[in-house]
Amino acid sequence: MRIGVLAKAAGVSVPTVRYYESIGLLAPPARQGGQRIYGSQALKALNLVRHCRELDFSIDETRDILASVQQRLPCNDTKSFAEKHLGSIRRKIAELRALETTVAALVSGCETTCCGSAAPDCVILQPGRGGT
Amino acid sequence: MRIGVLAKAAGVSVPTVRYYESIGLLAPPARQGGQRIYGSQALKALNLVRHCRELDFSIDETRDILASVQQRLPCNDTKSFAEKHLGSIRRKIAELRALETTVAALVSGCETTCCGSAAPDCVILQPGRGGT
DNA sequence: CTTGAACCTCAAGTGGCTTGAGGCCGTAGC
DNA sequence: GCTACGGCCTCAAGCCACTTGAGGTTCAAG
Repeated sequence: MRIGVLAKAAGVSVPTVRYYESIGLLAPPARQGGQRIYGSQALKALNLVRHCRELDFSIDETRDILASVQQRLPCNDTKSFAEKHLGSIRRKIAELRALETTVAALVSGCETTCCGSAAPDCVILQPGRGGT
Repeated sequence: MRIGVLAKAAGVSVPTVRYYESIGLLAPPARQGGQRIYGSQALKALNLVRHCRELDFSIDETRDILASVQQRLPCNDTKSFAEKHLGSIRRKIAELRALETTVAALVSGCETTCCGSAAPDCVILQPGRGGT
């Protein structure tokens, strides 16, 4: 199949497929008249890449996961990748929740205290209030 | 004061100050012998920028906030920026929580079902399970 | 044989900086 | 005066994961 068919089947854009090839994430396929021709293995690989990206694994992690799949290693590595990833997702959530609390407090502070006064005096813009 | 003093006082790096100037976020200061010399106004502005960035406002939003401060506009705009921002923080949190649920389910699925089997068959890597 | 879609490569843009190369300025000690 | 050294200067490139654009080639249909 040609690149457009492959891309559509995997739900990614054509330039993205070429990009993945350029960074060595997908193997360069055979060519016919200069155009890339893919087999079903390529679709499987691309589907896996997309799945990893949807789970928000980085390109480097995705590369490692692909390698362990292609070598049919036991899936302990996969699981430990996923666990590490889960940790970073949770850290990110914690950061964002702290930020949410801070910003929400500033907004309600503005509503009760300063709403309508001059911007330089607005509580939202006073330094040192943020829990960051 | 010179750029190093300013940067330290505001808690940002020297290249960051120059970067902010290059994108028009901070006004170009006077020069002595080619070197930038700043007054206390510049420190105030830079502190405000840093505060906005800590609250995770984008550079463009920060620019708008700076402008409204310098024009001493009433702070309703500031508040609506903050409210919009709060909305996007909450959306991001919701996304990440969904992702957390998905990945956590995959990890525990691997533990109970496939742990140790070949990576291509690991439940973590099966497409279509993710709620994304 | 011509149209038009799909393909090709290469380069640059996105955000918010950081890092590096290569060189100038200012001050302190000798 | 002279040298050493830190701090300053500009400009360019790197980071991540793509997207967008320019300009040209190939393929399938009519």
